[in-house]
Amino acid sequence: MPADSPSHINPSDLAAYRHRLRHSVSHVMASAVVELFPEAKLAIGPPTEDGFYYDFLVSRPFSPEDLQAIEERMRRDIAVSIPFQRKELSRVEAEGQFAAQPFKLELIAGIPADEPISTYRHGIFEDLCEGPHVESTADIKAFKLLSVAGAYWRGDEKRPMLQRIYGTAFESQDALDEHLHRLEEAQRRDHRVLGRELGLFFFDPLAPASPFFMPKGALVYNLLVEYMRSLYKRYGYQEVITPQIFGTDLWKRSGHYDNYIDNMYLINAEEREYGVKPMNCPAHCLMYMNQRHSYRELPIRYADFGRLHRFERSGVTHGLTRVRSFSQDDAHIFCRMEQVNQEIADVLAMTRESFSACGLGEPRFTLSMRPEKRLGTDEMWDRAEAALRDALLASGYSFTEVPGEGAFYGPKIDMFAKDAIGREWQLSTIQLDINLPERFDLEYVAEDGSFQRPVIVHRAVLGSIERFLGVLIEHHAGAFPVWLAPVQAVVIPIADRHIEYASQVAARLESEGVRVSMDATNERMNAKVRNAQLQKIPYMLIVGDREAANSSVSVRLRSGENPGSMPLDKAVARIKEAIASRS
RNA sequence: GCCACCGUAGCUCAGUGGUAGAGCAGCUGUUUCGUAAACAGCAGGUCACCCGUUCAAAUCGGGUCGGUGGCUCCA
Repeated sequence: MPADSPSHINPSDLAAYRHRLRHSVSHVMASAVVELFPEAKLAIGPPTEDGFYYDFLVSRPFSPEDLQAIEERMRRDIAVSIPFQRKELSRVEAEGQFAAQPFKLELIAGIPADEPISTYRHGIFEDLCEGPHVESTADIKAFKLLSVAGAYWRGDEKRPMLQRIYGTAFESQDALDEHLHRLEEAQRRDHRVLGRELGLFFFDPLAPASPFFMPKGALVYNLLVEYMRSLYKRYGYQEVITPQIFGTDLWKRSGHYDNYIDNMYLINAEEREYGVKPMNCPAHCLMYMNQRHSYRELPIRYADFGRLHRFERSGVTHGLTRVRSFSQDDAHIFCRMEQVNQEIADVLAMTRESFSACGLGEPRFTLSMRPEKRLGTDEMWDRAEAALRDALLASGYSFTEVPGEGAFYGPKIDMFAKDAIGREWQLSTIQLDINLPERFDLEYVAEDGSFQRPVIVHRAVLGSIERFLGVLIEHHAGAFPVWLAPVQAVVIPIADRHIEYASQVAARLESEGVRVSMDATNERMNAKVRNAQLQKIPYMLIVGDREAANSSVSVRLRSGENPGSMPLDKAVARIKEAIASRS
């Protein structure tokens, strides 16, 4: 038995082992494909975070039946022990061996002269490969082919579309089953399904990729907006309202006409061209320009929940997370460069506060640094990057610096939140901008009476409210924190004779500011409980003869937990406490 | 936009050339019940849309729209 066989792998090496294992399975798969489709041209087949894939150029796309046949062929290979053998060869040998494989030839051409060219062979199948692999096909204990998808060669949409087969493999059947279970779990949390089941939102083909928020969805949406407004008050933001549609001269001046036109909706009226705003920044620049500003006024923080429209190519939209019509908790901070550090620090504090209120964990940040092509002097970039870095360091958040990934107009911070099942979502973004102030010739009057150029910090904490809501739904599997739940409590009378008392209970809760409903339908109590569970209502207050007699309610939580009967006053206090603590 | 797949009742889905189905939801009635589905009846569809093949199309072919999974994109 090989030293690193699964039965005694050190957990810290597990990731490396899986990497090797999946890479090996992708070879076994390629071998099966070549056997079944001799004309197939092989591209690449790397392991990924959760599995592996291999890209092929074939005369016809793979069908689900093909996948099954490939999988069966693979099982024959792993039923016996076929060793993986490494071989090094010269460039000339490699080119000769892969003469019929154009993609491999391209890969060979890309290998630097001083690096070895190696192949791995198992059985009669030999593939250009750096390795490493497991010892033999017998080490493959558990794998599954998952799906077929189109993928461009080298990720370039101008190059051929290949057929990609995705699969995954684990060191044991148990681990594979657990992974497949996680995939099902993700499906169970799909916000598009929950959105319909919970009556939050829907889509209609007449407005593709544009959500309709139903009363409950709009309620949650507005709760998020109201929450941000409450933070704005504390953090010194001023909310503004700006137009939806602007003459294209504005977009020419802002640079959107040259750089973003493909994503904009254009309108012609009275021989003039207009563009629907995809972003708020140019409007905020106009607002800033409308008055002369003193250094004493800075920073000026304009917040705007304005609706934005971006034309997204069909095929890229997805539920609430990628839409064509949305709004952000957007703001633009006009300030002096030396104020940037403090502003970023405040935005990060706001991020921490709001994420915790929404039940999300500690996010991870990236700091994108100056790119090759950029505006401004090195000195400005030094100061800008230092300001962002210092603020991140002071925040205590973990972050990684990404060289060259900044925007041409300034460095930026992106935030990634992890949801309950470990997926990361990009939400907040903070971008420093030295370009727009230039384009709009923004200025303020300094202490000495001279005119100086401010910088702009673009920032959104939740990001798009739509997207944030979608992530929240998946994170909580629809069971919102109590303060965000559209219905916080439902009163369930056991029989019709309890409706009167139930109404009193509901009225009391309502007067205490709790969003409450009463289920007076002609159903058995069990069915009412079930419906409330399915709606993920945090508190079920069941009332029957006993409760009516002594002014109490029997409390059931959506977790299934059953605290039982308690005086109404106590239940009210408990619910109000949960709301106030945003737990 | 590209590749593949999909579109039948509000939802989930069956129906492969010959009279459009089920469960849930809805409505009506009966039942008045103690922590996740009472019972019965009724109603509900231009089978996404357009064009074609056929004596006959939900079913076969072409196109359009929309969706799903990927790829590319997301200054």
